[in-house]
Amino acid sequence: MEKKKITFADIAAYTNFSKTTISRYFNNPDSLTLENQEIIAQALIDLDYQENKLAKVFANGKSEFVGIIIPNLYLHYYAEMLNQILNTYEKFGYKFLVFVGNHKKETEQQYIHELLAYKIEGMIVLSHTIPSEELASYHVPLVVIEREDKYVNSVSTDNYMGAVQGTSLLIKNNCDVLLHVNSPVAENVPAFGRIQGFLDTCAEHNIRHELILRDVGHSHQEIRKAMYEVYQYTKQNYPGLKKGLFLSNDTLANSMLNIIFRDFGTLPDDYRIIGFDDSPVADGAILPISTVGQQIDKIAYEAMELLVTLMNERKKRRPAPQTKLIHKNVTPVLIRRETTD
Amino acid sequence: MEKKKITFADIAAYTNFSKTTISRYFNNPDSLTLENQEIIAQALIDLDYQENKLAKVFANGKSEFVGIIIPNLYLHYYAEMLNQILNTYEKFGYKFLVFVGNHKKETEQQYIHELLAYKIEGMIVLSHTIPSEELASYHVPLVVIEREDKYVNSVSTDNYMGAVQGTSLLIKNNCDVLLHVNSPVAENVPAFGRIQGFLDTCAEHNIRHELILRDVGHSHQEIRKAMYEVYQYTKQNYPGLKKGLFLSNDTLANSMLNIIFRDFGTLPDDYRIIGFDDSPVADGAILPISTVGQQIDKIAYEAMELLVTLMNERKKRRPAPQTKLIHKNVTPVLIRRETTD
DNA sequence: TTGTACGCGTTATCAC
DNA sequence: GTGATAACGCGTACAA
Repeated sequence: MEKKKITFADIAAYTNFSKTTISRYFNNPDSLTLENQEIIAQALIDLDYQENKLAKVFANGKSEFVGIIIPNLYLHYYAEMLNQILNTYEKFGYKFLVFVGNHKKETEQQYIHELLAYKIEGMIVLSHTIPSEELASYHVPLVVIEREDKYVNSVSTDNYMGAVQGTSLLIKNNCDVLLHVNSPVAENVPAFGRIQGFLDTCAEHNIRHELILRDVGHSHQEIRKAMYEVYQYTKQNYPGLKKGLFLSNDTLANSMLNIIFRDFGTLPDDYRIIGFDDSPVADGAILPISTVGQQIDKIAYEAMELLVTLMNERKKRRPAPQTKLIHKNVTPVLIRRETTD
Repeated sequence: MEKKKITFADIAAYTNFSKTTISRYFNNPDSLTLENQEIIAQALIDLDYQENKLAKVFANGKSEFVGIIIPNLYLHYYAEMLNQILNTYEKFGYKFLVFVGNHKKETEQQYIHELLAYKIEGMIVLSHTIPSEELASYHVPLVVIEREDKYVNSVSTDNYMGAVQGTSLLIKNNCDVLLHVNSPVAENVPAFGRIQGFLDTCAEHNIRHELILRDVGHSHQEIRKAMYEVYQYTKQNYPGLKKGLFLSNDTLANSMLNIIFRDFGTLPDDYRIIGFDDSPVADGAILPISTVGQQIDKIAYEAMELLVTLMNERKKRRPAPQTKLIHKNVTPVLIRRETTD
């Protein structure tokens, strides 16, 4: 039943070659005569050989494993990012060991140790709980995505430019007052650029505006409640003005749109809405929502490409220590749909 | 810079024990005196030892790897299922090697070979491209989720019961005619239960009904177009009747609701809607959508629990060959929100 | 072009 | 309670 595994030794015995020759067949086939290649190829079939990469890894130290620490897969942004990262297997050949951190620092630290024990060649971190200084201390080729990155390499959306684009569109839509709704976010994380970009653009155009920072919670119910309050606030404080609402993500934008739409049966002329992310909820809304689209595929690819470079450097005889950190930015694209003109 | 790795040999030399004793410290600490345990513990700190699980796996054959083949992460259902599976690490300790198949059969076959080469102890398959007979031929502990499962173990939602619950609710809502919109789906996949459950319940209650099977495409635009046509069809063919719409998933339900809501500015009394899945789009819709909630956490847990049983059996001296396949069902829960009474 | 011999870091099997 | 030694399956100098 449980057929014993075929090894190079078995193939060697079967073909009257040495193990070395069998090894060469896999790693440097051209060094064998065509004739002998065929003999071995046939033997593999006859014996039903299954390669053992673990043994290979163990012997040469190249695991071809990349570890991933991701906060959750509930948010479409993370799910899609993971998807795009996993898809780079076709291009780079690295396998991925994935851990979901659930925003718990100690759990994530434990996961990192586990990953290190499996001799991962590199790591991609999307979680926020562990400071980049600590991440750097693991001395593993490392790229973080869309988070604080003072001591590590990173790839992020150009949040500032995204906010500039979104804000500018609202201004072009002749809004009288602009409101940006966001969570309180630290200045050292990329997402802060959304706030700064909004403020700078408003200042530059000398337009009336307000920044609304508040924790909105995670459940739809909490979000609805928060957006309802914001909506009432805008109604009371800016009556008769055309209000441009720039929400920090599409889920908020969708919730806000729903509240307004239910109030008027349509999106009235004195409200314009733009979200951020281009998640499916934006396109599937009662009115397809204009949004700042993150180029998740590009970010994932850039991150892996950068990581592969680092990992290759590490494999060299005398690896050049990385002298300066690399921080890549990917420009988002404005997606105009029906909540703006 | 690149500090050379500490091995059991180094620790042994440092503590004047043998490698065997160091190994025992990790695997059977109680067999050492407390005193000696402390000596070794201190040595680990002094030398900054990092364990090498790859070597461990190589030596004892237990990789603690489980392979996952998942079609995509675009659908919330798959993303959340992967999330829940990954979270079982806390409970069972198995690490996951994840591949996204993108619905391509040959790609997925290649991924399976790759997984096998890494000596995975078991595999969870959510993809549909590879027939269960072929999956079974790999002779690896295997559980599939929500797919054709004639020759393999499986865990699925009780789609039939879900459809019965959803359909019954529409009947209780005094609908005059019931419509079920679905894609053409093979009879041997669990999702077919949604159709059968709908038909049986309608027949049992002797209520007027219609089954609408059509491919709706994948983009929101295609879905909107398809739902618009279905909506027009219902309007024309069942005027004056209260229509109960049972959509095969929440994305369709959301799109349908949006179309109706935009037509009337509300959900009129002669339409009732229910979806399937309980994905976020249902709760975030213009009116929170009633739906049949899949218990993704339970499904994931049951699948891993079953897989762990199989893997443990395999590890025994004389593994008992599995005589009969196990097919588990998880009953979905009806979630009543605002698109039904 | 092919073979020999050893190393990778741990566990398993015997001894003591 | 502890140690010596042989696996595990493959890669890789070095030799032929």
